[in-house]
Amino acid sequence: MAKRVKGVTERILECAKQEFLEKGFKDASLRDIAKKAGSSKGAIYVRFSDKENLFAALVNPSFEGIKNLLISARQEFLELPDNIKMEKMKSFSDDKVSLMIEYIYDNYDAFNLLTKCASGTEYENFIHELVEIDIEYNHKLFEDMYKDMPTSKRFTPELLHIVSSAFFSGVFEIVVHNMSKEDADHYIKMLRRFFEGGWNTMLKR
Amino acid sequence: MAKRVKGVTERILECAKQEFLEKGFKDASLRDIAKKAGSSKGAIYVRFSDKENLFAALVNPSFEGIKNLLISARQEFLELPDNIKMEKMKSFSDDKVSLMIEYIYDNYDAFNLLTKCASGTEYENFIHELVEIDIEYNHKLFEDMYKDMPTSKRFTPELLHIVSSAFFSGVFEIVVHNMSKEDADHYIKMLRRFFEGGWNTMLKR
Amino acid sequence: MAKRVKGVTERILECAKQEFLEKGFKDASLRDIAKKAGSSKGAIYVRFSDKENLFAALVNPSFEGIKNLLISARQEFLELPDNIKMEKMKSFSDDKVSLMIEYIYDNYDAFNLLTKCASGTEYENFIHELVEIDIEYNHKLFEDMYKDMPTSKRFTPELLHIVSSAFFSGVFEIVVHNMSKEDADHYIKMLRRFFEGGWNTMLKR
Amino acid sequence: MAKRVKGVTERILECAKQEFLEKGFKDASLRDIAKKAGSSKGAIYVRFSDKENLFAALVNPSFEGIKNLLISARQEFLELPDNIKMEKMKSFSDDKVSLMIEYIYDNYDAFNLLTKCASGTEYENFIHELVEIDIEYNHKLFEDMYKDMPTSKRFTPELLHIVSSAFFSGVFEIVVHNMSKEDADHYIKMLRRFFEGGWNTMLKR
DNA sequence: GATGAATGAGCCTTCATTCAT
DNA sequence: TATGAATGAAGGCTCATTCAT
Repeated sequence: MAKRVKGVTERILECAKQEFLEKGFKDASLRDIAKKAGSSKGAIYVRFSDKENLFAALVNPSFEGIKNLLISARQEFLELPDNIKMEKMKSFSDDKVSLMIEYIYDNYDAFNLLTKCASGTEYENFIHELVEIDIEYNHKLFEDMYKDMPTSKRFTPELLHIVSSAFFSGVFEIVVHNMSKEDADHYIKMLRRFFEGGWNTMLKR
Repeated sequence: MAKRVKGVTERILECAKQEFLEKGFKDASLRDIAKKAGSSKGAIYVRFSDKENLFAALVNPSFEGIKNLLISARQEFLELPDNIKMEKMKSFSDDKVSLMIEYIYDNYDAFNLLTKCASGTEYENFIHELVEIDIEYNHKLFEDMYKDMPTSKRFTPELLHIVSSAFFSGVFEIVVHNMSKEDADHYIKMLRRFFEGGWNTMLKR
Repeated sequence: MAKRVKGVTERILECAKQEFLEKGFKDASLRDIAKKAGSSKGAIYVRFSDKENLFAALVNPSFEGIKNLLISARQEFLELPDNIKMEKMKSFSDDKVSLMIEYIYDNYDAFNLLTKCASGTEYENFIHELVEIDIEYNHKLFEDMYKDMPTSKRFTPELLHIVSSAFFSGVFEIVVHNMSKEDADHYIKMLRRFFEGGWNTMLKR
Repeated sequence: MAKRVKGVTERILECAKQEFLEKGFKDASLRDIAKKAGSSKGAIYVRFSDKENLFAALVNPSFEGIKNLLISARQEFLELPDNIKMEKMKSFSDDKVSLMIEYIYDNYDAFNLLTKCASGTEYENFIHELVEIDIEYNHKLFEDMYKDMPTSKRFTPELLHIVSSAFFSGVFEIVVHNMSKEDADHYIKMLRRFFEGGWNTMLKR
């Protein structure tokens, strides 16, 4: 039985990554990827059934990874005893955000692809999915934490959406602008302080 | 004097708008636009010298418009007497942001195109240009207002960039999500309150 | 009654000349010619009914001119009394060739067009027409001069054609290679000496 | 291993040849060639990367062939002992020219393309390359043979160019005029005699 | 499994020419 | 007469995908 030549998949992925980074999804050419990889178009189709799928192979693990990171962070927080939620909030999310930044830098190429080269793919608006997760948990959180308060009109899902969206857009600026890890750490800290202030303002009223 | 047949330009623009909205810049077909417009490819080329130009015709006036709105708002504020800047800040920018939202809804299609369909054009990152204008003025503002304070490391251009970027991304979410004008007004108000809180937090420290 | 604006024809011709020289007939664009001339495509069509005709307008007078020069030179020689033909041959054709060279330099642009830019027009092989005139006269000449000799198989029209063709190709090398008039005079002299030698050789046998 | 369907290349080349012969390079249509060949545009691009290349495939071997024929003939002569050069000159080049004519007729289509249909390709002035080879060798030859004679001003590269050019133009007239091989043999003989006379004249002075 | 030839729709653009104004 | 808008055929070329070998 014919076996897949070892290393071909790796080479294809590597070259595809370069091609997508260079030209974006739409303008990338499978022909060129195969050529650069010293392989053939067929070899690509055997492994990844089409162009979109090839892109997904490069990007999806990291996408799932960051989603899971976000989910487990939020879930974990949700499951804290109510009485220590407030107290832990700051330090807790500091840690979690740091984990995410770490994760982004550990999978930098993938997030570069997601951020700059995904136009035309299902990942085009990948930030939205993070946002949706985020607001879902925010929703749960507020239900939990403030169930006694009069639900102010202000805490609609749409607001949560917008703020989350702004936050994650802010986060991924570190990729868009190719910041060094150190710069990123610094600015994310500031970004978080900024949003913290925002949240405090919102909550106080 | 050969005259352009009346209404053709309008029909081309209208159909181009639809096509671009539907398929995005890259996948839009001039053939199809001409066909839908009941006209010919040549008729497009007489008016707009190429595909990019046709897109620009749909989008550039609104892009310039919002830039000018931003510039004049920021400039006007900058020229207020220092002693009333703080006092007016809130109400002043409420008004100005309202104007921008108004403008966006008055040119909704254009901003839809800019926001969702511009990949592959020079407008791909149109938000960045707004951000750059914004941070330029923030810079001037801080120079003016806080020239006596020790320039904290926090107010680097990069921070300004990130926050501005988050803000404008937030603003254009109203387009990305096809919010009604009323919803938009409401949520922009909240977004602004949120960012206001953020700024206050940053400034206080 | 509407009159042709004065100078338009001249400007069109001048710009057409430049365009044809630059790009050759096929690649020349009437659009561009009209634009450069500050005029319109229609204005071209009124004066010259199509592209080919416009080219002809630039080229035909000189083409006719050189044909006539050739014809009258050959005719004149033919009409010399037989007994002085041989004697005058050399000096006579020296003069005539000089006239042709003169004419070429007086109409240099036209011959440049004919030589390098006429592919795709009826003038593509303009040298052939000169050759045909030439061999027609050679034929008459030989009939006259050598009617008593056994018509050697060698003096077929085809030979005359080939030699004439080689000669005129040689002549127009001065245009192909943008020789200065002085250089041209010198080398045409040599070319003629060369061909003279050739003819003598042929005639002697 | 994907294999090219047998005969497709041949059919494409054959149909391309016909199309180019009929319409010339510029006006030939790859679409039509593919259609006539019962194949697809893509099939052409797999084999020949573009239009120019397709033309070259038809023409280049013969072009290289005749250049090599010329080069080796001239080189061989150059390497003859000086004392028998003069003696052999006539018979020697008779043979070599015959070889070239033979070669031209063995590759008739290619030379037809080169002669009549190459406008717009790099072969447009293919005769010039032959001429350049020729004059290079003439130069060497004269340096060798006449190094004791006063270098007359007459033997400038430009003269050599003109005469060579005239000669080769003469030679390819057999293609331009679709002469039969027999006619060609006969007339080339005469052409050569003619040029021989020319050279003798030049050399004697 | 691997290859890459084959496909043919589709791309943007240019053009000479026609003709209503 | 002059204009230049309108036409629509045609151009070369690229592409993702299919499939015979």
